[in-house]
Amino acid sequence: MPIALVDCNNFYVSCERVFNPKLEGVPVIVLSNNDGVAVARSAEARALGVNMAEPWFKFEKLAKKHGIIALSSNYTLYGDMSARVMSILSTFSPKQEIYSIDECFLDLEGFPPETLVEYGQKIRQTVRRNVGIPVCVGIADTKTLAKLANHCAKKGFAGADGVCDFGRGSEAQLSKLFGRIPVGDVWGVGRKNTEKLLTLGIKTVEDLRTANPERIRSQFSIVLVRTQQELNNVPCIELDEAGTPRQQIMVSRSFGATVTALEDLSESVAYFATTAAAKLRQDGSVAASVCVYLHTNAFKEGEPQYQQSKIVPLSQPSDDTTVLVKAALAGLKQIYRGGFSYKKSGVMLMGLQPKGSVQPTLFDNPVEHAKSDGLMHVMDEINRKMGKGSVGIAASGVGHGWAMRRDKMSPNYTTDWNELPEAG
DNA sequence: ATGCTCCTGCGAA
DNA sequence: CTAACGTTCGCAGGAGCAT
Repeated sequence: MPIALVDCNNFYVSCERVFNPKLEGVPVIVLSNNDGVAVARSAEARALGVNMAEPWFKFEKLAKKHGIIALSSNYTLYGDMSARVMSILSTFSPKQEIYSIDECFLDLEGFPPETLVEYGQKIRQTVRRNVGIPVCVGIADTKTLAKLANHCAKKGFAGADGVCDFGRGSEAQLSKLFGRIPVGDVWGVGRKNTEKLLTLGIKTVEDLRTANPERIRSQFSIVLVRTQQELNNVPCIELDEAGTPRQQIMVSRSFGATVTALEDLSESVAYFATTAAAKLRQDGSVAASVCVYLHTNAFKEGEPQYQQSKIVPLSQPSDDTTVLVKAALAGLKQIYRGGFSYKKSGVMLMGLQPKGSVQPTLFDNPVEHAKSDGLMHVMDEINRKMGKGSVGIAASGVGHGWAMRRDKMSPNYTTDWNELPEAG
């Protein structure tokens, strides 16, 4: 029952390189929203010592010194490139689980075992040729092992050239290999668990694989026991094809500058609620309640801190932007306190259910419903055709003084004609 | 005891 | 010149509450 995990190399950097060949062979990093921290690094940047999630201001000097090119993240571009990659990958298996923006699992059940490495190479070549993105392929009998095989493919372990199939290795070879991999590299073993495992003398993948399961269960959780079983070739985590609908939708941002006025916060919250509502309708769901929260800058230790959240239940589940914005603003008004410098706010839609499953109440007015659905549909269509943010509701404002910093943006090469660079 | 909801912590990308 | 530290999602498990 082999499974492949296909993962794009330095995905955001690779996307930028497809459209700007000057970025090839030089150190490049992509920064998070607000140009806060590094979220993708080219191999060259990694070699210079730039760490993942490292704040930009901490390595800006190093970047200057070595000519590291830093770019703001361009999620419109990455989302579009991801869709192209996933579409190609879907042709390589009847069953695909899109796990994140840059990786997916493919079910390789029934493929001749001795041909899988070759098949992996074909996958790599096809994606590279058709979209320009380099990928690596890990193959094994469980998702956790496929992730680990991918890790080995990326690092070139065991002579891997972008593809690693654990099914080709003997028990003894795998034991030896696992003995060299730190336990923290395993999918599902994070920082906290790594620290704790180390104190128990469990340092490598092999240590975890062969540890006493009862000990793992009592010291940790059922989750880590499942991880351990998967390392022993026992599948515990199913391939999730359908993409089960989300249970909550969150939209939040740090502000480019701090904000104090309720009016400005209201604009941001209305904007986030509008974005969240569009996602909700995209999913074909309705929300039962809206949670709004705000936060001062926790990193500024000298300043007065305040954070608060408020859940606003709706009289009935809804996907109507005006209803959701109204609820979010009502919640914000209740938790807002003057005299603080706010750095972040957010809107969460909770209690999501499929739209069709909701029972209309006695007080429900079908005519009002149809009117609202029509308006929301028109809004979504215009924003789809003209670009996100073309139409919203007045409460979102137009100035966006709270908008995030993105000083180093590359153009939207694939989704906006107006941003194509001049030829020559 | 049992079953809920709410909240926090953790992990992942 | 200074100040500057991401976002979105699911799951487990404990607390608190009601039955």
